[in-house]
Amino acid sequence: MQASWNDNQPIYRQLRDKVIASILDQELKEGDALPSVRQVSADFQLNPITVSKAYQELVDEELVEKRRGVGMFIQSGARNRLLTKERSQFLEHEWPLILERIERLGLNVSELFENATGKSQGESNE
Amino acid sequence: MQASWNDNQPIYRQLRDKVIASILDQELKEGDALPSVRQVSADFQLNPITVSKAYQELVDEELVEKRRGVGMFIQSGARNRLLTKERSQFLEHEWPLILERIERLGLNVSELFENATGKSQGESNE
Amino acid sequence: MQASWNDNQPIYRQLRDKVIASILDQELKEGDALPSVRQVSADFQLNPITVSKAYQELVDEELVEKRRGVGMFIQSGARNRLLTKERSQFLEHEWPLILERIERLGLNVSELFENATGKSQGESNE
Amino acid sequence: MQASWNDNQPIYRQLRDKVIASILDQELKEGDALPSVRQVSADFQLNPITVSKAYQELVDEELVEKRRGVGMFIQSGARNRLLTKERSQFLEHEWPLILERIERLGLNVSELFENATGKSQGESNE
DNA sequence: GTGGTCTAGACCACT
DNA sequence: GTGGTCTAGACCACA
Repeated sequence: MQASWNDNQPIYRQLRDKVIASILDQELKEGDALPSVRQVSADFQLNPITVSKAYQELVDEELVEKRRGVGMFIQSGARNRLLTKERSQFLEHEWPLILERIERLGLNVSELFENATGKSQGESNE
Repeated sequence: MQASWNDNQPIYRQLRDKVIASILDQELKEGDALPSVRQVSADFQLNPITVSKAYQELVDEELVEKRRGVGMFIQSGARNRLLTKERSQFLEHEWPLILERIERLGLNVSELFENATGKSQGESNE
Repeated sequence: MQASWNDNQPIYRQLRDKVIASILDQELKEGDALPSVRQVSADFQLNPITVSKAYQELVDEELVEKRRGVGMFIQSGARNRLLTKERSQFLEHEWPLILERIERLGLNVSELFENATGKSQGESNE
Repeated sequence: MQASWNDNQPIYRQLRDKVIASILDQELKEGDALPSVRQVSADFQLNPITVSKAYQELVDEELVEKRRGVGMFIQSGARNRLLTKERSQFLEHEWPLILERIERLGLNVSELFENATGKSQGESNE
């Protein structure tokens, strides 16, 4: 479990994104506890405030709930809400930009996708 | 020619990206002069320093050359170098992440594929 | 600690050169923090942006690393990389020109040599 | 006869330096005419104003004299005045900095000079 | 606390 | 005309 932070984005956001990915991948299921701030800050050598900030964002997005004195837990319905929101975000805002970029680079969309389907219909691409 | 700046990235970087897109799209050809710092700063209501910073990045990336007292010009070979660099950047680093994201969101690859090819093999997607 | 800026070169570059000299002289060791931008800008009565620009150059040269929200630090290996690079720069590009200049001025190589060795093999020439 | 301009110094100054080197090397002797501004500007693809500026500096330094309608000529005594001035400039200001740099880089002055004397006592080092 | 960005306006050097 | 540098001062994001 080692971290490699990207310089283009704030660490707290990258942390948030990790949690979100875990929810989508069902590594973290609804009702599960998040690892404690102190735990994460030790594991990743981060300032606890940074971790808190990531967690607070998840609370604000209503994906996680804080139970005082106990910890932070994935809210029920979190995954579905996430899926809905992120899918529309992707389709409406990200995908068009990706297509534009592909075309600008003179790449062949079909080929990219053939490799893609080959890959993702197999096992897993991670 | 109006500006619409995104708040997530510094303006000078967005400006740089615009020039790069223009090179790729061949709106700016090799040997062409870039619009002068003053021109751009007037057009977009920006501080000249902000524009300078964008241009300086392009010089550092060897896409643009400065002719002292004269102006800035697209270097010869700039487009090819850009294409090579950006394509490998895209294929090696961006596309895998995009596929991961698509899969994580449980999106239908075939549908995206059809829209994509329908769109980009047709006329234009702008 | 007082400044005396030379007019032939931009201040930010002279500042950069100072830091580099400090690294070579081991006044700044690897892992050490650079004095903060604000600190330097107060000490030398400079605009913070000017200082930033000097520091940014050092980051670009991979001599210094930025830890976000914390400060700037001498990278490990910085001194060795510097020595290697500067030595070859000196031997290949500067020294030949110096010799050419000495000869053109009809100066006596042996005399320079004696002064030089007398000076630098003795104590210190500062 | 092709030019390769250094980016650190203004072109007009590099041009001036070339003339000075030619005087010291006695390629241009006292009384000789300098090549015309128009000639130089064509040869080196320079703006005539740039060439003029270089020549004007030489006039200001009393190394060259302008004869209206005729051209520019190396002044008598130019080489001696140059030698005196440049030698003291070198010994007082440049050489100490060079020694400092050599020492900072941990280079061996004697060795540098052995190669040097070996070289310059032979034919020519150009 | 750290560094990053931008503005407004001035002045300079180069061609 | 071109770009480069600097100041003064403000505001922001990050840890």
